[in-house]
Amino acid sequence: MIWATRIALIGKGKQDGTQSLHRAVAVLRMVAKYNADGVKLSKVSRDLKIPPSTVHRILSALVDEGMVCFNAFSKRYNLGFDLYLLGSQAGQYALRDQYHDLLDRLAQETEDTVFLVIKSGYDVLCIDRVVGSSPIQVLNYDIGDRRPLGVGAGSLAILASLPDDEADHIIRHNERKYQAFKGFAPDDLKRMIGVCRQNGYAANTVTRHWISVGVCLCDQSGDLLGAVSVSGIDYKMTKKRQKEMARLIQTEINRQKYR
Amino acid sequence: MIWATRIALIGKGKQDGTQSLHRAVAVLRMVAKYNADGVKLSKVSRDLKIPPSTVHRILSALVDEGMVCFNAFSKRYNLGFDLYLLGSQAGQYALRDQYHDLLDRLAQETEDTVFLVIKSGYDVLCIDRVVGSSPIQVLNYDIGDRRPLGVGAGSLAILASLPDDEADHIIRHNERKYQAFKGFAPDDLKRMIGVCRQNGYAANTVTRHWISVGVCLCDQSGDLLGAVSVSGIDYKMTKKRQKEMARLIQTEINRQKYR
DNA sequence: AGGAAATTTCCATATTATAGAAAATAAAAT
DNA sequence: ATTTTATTTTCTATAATATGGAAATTTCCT
Repeated sequence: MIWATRIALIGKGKQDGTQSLHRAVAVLRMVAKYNADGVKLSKVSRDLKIPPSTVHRILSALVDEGMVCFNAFSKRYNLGFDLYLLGSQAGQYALRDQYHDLLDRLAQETEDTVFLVIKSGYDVLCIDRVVGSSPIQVLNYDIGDRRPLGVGAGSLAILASLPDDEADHIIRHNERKYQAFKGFAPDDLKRMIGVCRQNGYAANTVTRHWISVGVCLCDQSGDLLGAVSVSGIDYKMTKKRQKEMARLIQTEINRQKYR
Repeated sequence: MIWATRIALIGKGKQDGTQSLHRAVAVLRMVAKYNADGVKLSKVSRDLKIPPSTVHRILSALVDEGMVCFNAFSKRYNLGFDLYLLGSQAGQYALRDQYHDLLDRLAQETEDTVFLVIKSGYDVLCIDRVVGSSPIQVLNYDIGDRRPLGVGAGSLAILASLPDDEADHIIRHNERKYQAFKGFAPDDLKRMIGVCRQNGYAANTVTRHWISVGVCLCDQSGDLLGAVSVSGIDYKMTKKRQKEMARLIQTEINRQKYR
């Protein structure tokens, strides 16, 4: 009987007792996708390939919880008020909206791709990205992606801004994860942190084909909020331009503060 | 066997196949509550009276989905980025943040309680409320509460702003729900709509002990966004003051537009 | 270092989520 | 108007899954 279980486990995706939860989230995402006009039960059922009776049960429960609301007239579902309130409570990501204009301006001025990242545990999380007008763009890093702290310009800027003991602890913890990135071994990182602290900005010149420059973002009292970085194709990113970039980012950050 | 099922159904709360979903939402709300510092699994388990292994499974699934994030260092859970993005997509409630200042100002000026409501199907939904400084306040209506369209000053203002056929349809649909509110029978409502259209604002003078005044909120192109209302104790709300109130609300709405 | 508490994994079991069927309702076609 | 077709909703037997106890592991306090 043990083996029968194991085999079933291999046959169909992991059997970890979370099917209903993943389905509920899938339904929620579907409602979000069509939130502008609302979405019908039948569409959700067809698109997600979940029987109507099951979708009905899930949607009703989500309505109960205020995560979704139901328009009895149009028979359409929309996102609920409680979901909005819940999202609003995730203030750590509000930086995204506060600094989106800054990214827009930087992308326009530099013509390259601009990123906004925040510290999230031992990682950095990309919460916004704006693509510039240059025909060649560096898009290896997307909104929602995570990187171990230190990998990437913004990520390095943050790591370098931390006290030594904390940075060391993080580097030790991430040791294995770094192996997936060429040129980011613990010793490399420690050297890069030193350079970054001297320059006042982080430059990632390790990756092939492109170069990134990152600067930390702090609040009035100097506490770390995140980092802004710009990535461009390597031949454009001379040492001189890297410095200009860092200066430009810093200027825009200061400008944003007095708004 | 059928009866055994029925009895089990009565014994424990409704057995509708949504326990896991409701539990997951409860966990999510708990994480939201302690989002500032993050919350530990053990606390969630204790507070919600769900065994640790179950909470662990739910939290892991929520982390998978990006609804929650886990700090491996502190062992604490916080709200996730995807939840923030999901909430941001519920743009219909963004009015709350856009007009909160307006409510603040109105509450200060009137010293009474100010409400912001939006149309939601056949109902009105209260998405914000600010309490003034007067010692007696009307707090019968809270954030997140629903009322059938027409019941309450803001609610009535919205109903009166709709085309006749739509208003009639809504009134017919809500006929039963109105029975829970004294003085809001269909005929009463139709009369009140007429008065409201003449005055240019809605006044709810039907309820005992307090009176509310409501004005519609529209965007630049004249499309309905919601309504703002003020409720005060009846003896303060003379006919004259009602008119002043309506004027004041309208003034503040116009002011907010040019910001 | 050692003991207590918290977290995480494992898995047999009972409970619950599931989906088919059918009823009720709504929409479309004739 | 009347039928046909599609969609939503209820119901329920059953299978599949969520459950929670137990044990292993890690973390936190003395």
